[in-house]
Amino acid sequence: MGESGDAWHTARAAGHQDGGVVTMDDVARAAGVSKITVSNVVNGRNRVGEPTRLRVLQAIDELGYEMNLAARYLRVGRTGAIGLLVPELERPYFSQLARRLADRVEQHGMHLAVERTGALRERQLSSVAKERVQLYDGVVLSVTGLTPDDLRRVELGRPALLIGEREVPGTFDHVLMDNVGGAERATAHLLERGSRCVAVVGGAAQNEVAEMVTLRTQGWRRAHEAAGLAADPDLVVELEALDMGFARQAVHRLLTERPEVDGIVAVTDVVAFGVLRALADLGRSVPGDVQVIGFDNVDEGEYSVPSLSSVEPGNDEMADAIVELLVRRIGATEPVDAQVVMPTPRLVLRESTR
Amino acid sequence: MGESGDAWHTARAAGHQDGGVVTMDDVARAAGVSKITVSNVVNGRNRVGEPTRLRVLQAIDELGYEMNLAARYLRVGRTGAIGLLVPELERPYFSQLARRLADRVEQHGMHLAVERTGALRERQLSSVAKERVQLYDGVVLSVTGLTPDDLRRVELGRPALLIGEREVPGTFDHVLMDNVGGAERATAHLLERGSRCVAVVGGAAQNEVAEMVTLRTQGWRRAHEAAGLAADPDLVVELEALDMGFARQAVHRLLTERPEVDGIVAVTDVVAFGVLRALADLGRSVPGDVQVIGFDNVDEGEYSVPSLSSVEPGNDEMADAIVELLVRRIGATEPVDAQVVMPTPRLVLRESTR
DNA sequence: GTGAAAGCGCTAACAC
DNA sequence: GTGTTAGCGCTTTCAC
Repeated sequence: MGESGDAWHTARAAGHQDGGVVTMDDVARAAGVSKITVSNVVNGRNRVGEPTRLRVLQAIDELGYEMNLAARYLRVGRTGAIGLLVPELERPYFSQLARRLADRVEQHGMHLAVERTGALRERQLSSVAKERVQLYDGVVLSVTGLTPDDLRRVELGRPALLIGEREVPGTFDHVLMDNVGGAERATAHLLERGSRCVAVVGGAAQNEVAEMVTLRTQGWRRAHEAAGLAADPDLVVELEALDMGFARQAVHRLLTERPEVDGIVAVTDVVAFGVLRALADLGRSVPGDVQVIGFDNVDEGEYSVPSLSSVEPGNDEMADAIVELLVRRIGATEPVDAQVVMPTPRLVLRESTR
Repeated sequence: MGESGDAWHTARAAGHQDGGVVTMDDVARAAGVSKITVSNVVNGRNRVGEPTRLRVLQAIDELGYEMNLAARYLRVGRTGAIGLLVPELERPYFSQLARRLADRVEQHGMHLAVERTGALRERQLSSVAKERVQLYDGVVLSVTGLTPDDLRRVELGRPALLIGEREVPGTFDHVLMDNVGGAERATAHLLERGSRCVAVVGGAAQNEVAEMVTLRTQGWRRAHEAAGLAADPDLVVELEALDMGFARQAVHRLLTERPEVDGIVAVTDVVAFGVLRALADLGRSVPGDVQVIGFDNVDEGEYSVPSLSSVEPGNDEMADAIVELLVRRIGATEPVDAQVVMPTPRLVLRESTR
């Protein structure tokens, strides 16, 4: 990189003598046409004669011309990029969601960029977040822990779609999973297969905010009701954070205090991996002594020891819907009204349940 | 979102009567100043009197003005964003790298966006890749499987830094891990702790291209040489892809053909998880019957069953170096010469080794 | 401390 | 088929 730093922003990288940036004008001059013709060639608009096209193409090649996207964006208002904003980049659920979305977005000739918002409410809403979002034609926003009121204030100034735990009042397209139903189904399965004392690890004792954790705990509760059993509040194990380490510790404590626990609904697959780890520490067999089921159906579940039964919330359908809805909104010339999509979850049964 | 689709690009979202976008001019008019003054206020340039500043601020607030980043970018040439381009979003190594980089990039007042290039050579080099990169002030490019010749052709037109398996001739800042040294150390450890037949799963039989896999295999070989042992080529287990599923299958086959294997160097931690899974399938105890060690020191290694010993390649140091070098290059006014950073790897010993 | 003019590189609209 | 004109929203001189 034999050039001055600022030159990066005003001049092309080497390969050619003249240090200036190569613009459409330069190409036009070299090809003996006007810059609009160059524009037409570059964008494949077919109102240009073949010989001219060739000359332009050659000039582009010789000069190493490259379009300035900022300029084009300023003009056209499209970057061709969709942003995915998630609280954490390294949660498997999000990175696998990103993969699913990237595949689909690319099929629409656009591309996906993933950014981290951090879990803090402020950062999800801040004007910082708002600013950075400007470089995208549309935004997929994973909201966690926002109150409905917060959500109403989310105004990104461009097509946006929410993914998150619960429904949002109007205005936004929203793709969500059936947290309650999925957890209910999972819990019911453990009960059916003979577990008599089923804890929910990563659950929420309080019922206040409709967060993912709360909803899944609610599903656990409902399954008990439906089976005519009491849902013992002491079996709701709260976690400082939904990671393996905390889950592991918590299960150590849980099984000391309540050794009769013979079933565990983990609030996420990642939590479930921590649970499995703890049960291995304690010498409890899975699913013999304790059945375990997770939620999210993350790829890794297939290869854990034992492999993990989980709630598949409809990840592919959700990804389909997300991209379809967003693209529709980006391309729309008419106002489109907000849609809510929530696939039906199903259980994926592997070795960790009987 | 009660507006027409295209309006998204030419008009602000609702909240105000007039459907037009709010520009600096509008703010200027409302505040009774010129737009340059507004610009000065917005950018905190202090050549503006306090009363004026307040009036401008109020106008901004009332009109809900928001800066157009495309326009600014066109002028200034900076977006404040750094791009991380990786072949896959869901590989734990990359998402954890992304987390490390995001932390550090944000401390510099910029933000990180992650994009997927796909593993194909063409996509890593294509003008598509080149184009999308334009919206970033600097780019971290993870190159896998590119020949030195390919790399010489990588020309992104802006500050860039490579992360990847091997050194690159000149021109690029390059942060890399010591693949050979790390794998050698890992293998040596297994040999020291009594393994007599150590396979490398995910290795490469051929020695041609200096890919990550080849280099780590080479480390395995060197450790044998250093110990005065023969490195049996049949113990190099190639994998169709470095994922748990293939690793698991491969180990099933390996242990059928070579039941005497009592040590496995997995070429990545993810592969190691598949190896652990296979050993559990086969009823081999770890580390009793077979020792296992991975590479990358991914977070999950701490919680697998058994927890995974691994080569820590210096992830934090690498992240430090990456951001530091890139920011330096972005901010530079003088030409800066390319640097190569390669931390010394160390072993993290957990339950999977003796 | 504030403003006027010029222009970043591109494309939409309308000529010819 | 091709060119001309105008302008997207911002900042960088350089005046006052």
